[in-house]
Amino acid sequence: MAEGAPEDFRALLEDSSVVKAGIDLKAQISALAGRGIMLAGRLEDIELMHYLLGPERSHKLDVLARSYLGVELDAAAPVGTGSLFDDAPEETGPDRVLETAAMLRLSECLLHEMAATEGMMRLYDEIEEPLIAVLARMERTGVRVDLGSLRDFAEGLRRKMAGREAEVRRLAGEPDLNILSPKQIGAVLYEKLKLDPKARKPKSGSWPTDEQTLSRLADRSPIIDAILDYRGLRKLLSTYIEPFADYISPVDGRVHTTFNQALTATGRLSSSNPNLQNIPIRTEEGREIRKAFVAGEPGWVMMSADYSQIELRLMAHLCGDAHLVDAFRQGQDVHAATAAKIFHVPVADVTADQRRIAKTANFGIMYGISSFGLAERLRCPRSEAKQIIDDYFASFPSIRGFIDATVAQARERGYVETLFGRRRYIADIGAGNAAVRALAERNAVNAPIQGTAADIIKLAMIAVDRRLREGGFRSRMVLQIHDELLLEVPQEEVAPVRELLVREMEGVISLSVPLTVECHDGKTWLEAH
DNA sequence: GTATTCTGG
DNA sequence: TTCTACCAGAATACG
Repeated sequence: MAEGAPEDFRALLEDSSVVKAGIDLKAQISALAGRGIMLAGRLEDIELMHYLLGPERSHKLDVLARSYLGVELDAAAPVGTGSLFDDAPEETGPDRVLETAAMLRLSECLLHEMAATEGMMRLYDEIEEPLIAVLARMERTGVRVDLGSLRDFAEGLRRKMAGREAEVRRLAGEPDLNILSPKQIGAVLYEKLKLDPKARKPKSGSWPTDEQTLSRLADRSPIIDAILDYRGLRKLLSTYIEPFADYISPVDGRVHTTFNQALTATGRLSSSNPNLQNIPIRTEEGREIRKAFVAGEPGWVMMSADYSQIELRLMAHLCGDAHLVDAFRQGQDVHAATAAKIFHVPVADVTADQRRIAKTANFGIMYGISSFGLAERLRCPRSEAKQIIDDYFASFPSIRGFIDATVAQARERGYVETLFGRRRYIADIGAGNAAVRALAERNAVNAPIQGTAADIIKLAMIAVDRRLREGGFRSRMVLQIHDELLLEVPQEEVAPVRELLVREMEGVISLSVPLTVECHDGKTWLEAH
């Protein structure tokens, strides 16, 4: 829409009493802001509205026009209809006039459908619509990535990689081995070195060389660790270092991701070009990458605020299990408390290993665990895993109740919902194929938990953004990573902004368990987290 | 274009 | 009996 928008439209665009309808209005906000035009007024984003009505369906204009209006947008696009604003009509291409008319009618249709669907209008008005402008600001703000420190780090990385590569070739006895080829690696590990004599070549013809499979063979040959090491280092280089130079804006020297607000099945955001929601943290080398994320101005710091165990707290709230709820209320180590229950020992006697098992079980439960899956992750016999799961459900009977009720709801209504009414439709819940149905059941159990967490942090972002602006702070939000908000903050605002963040994030909703937020600051994202 | 392999929550 | 934990994105190999 905005392409070539003349100044004549400024008054209309900035008139807050004029409703704006369209698709991906966040992009329009940014495009107009770049020309000094501040888009105002209620936003009716048909992509977002349709996303709430059915998050896993297509939200593309031509698909919606066909299904809601019976109009074929691409069918008979005549030549030269031009756009609303372009001076020079294109020879070919989409009919912008028809598209615009379709968007206006679609907006009406979708508003009607939302009004007829319990909870949708509130979700749109109180979460998705106000979030549009917040995300637009975050995208335009961007985050500073210090390319120099990334390059310094890359040098040492390349040396380490060369060493690992030589080691792999030597251990394989193959001087020309392409370490990047899963095919060649598979042949060496399974056919030449016979590291897993029991393994049989799968029908697909390719031996499994994924991290999980390989790490099981690690005690058979040092070549395994060398391969995994090499892969990890290469990942850092090829995904988080080499491409970043091209993402740094020549205008402000910062990296501007795109937040996708209408993509995931559960209501989470995603981030792309580049994805700043999967910057490494788990390994020593990976953490070096986070050190490059720094505040953009001297005297400013990075500040990170994250919800502590939000999904587990939500599970406790949703199932109402007294023990789990109490553990959170009393501020206990909930994994240790879980271990105490399922292993029938006092909390003080819980071993590190028992805690690790309980932690894995806690996460597994939220994802719809099976004894096979738990056995895989704990590297224990299935019988042991089954015993742990049985003990878990015996200790927390209301969790079993929650799971059964959620699956039943999916079967009866065809969808499950978050605390705020966001829906995920579970099409395969009645599938004949047991595997397909089992996946649908796991989706049904997980969606209310993951989705409610997504709703909560979205509300927090809206509240934090409003408070920062109302309070005249210079601090700004730069990233959201599912349960964490990252800001850059002038030194003198550190204390008040920390208080603001904790108050607004913890105060989004009152549950049967406390929502707690941990907040840290430092020169880099690594220090702040 | 799809599959594999990695990164994060 | 069957398959095997949820949600994502990017780079690369391979057919």
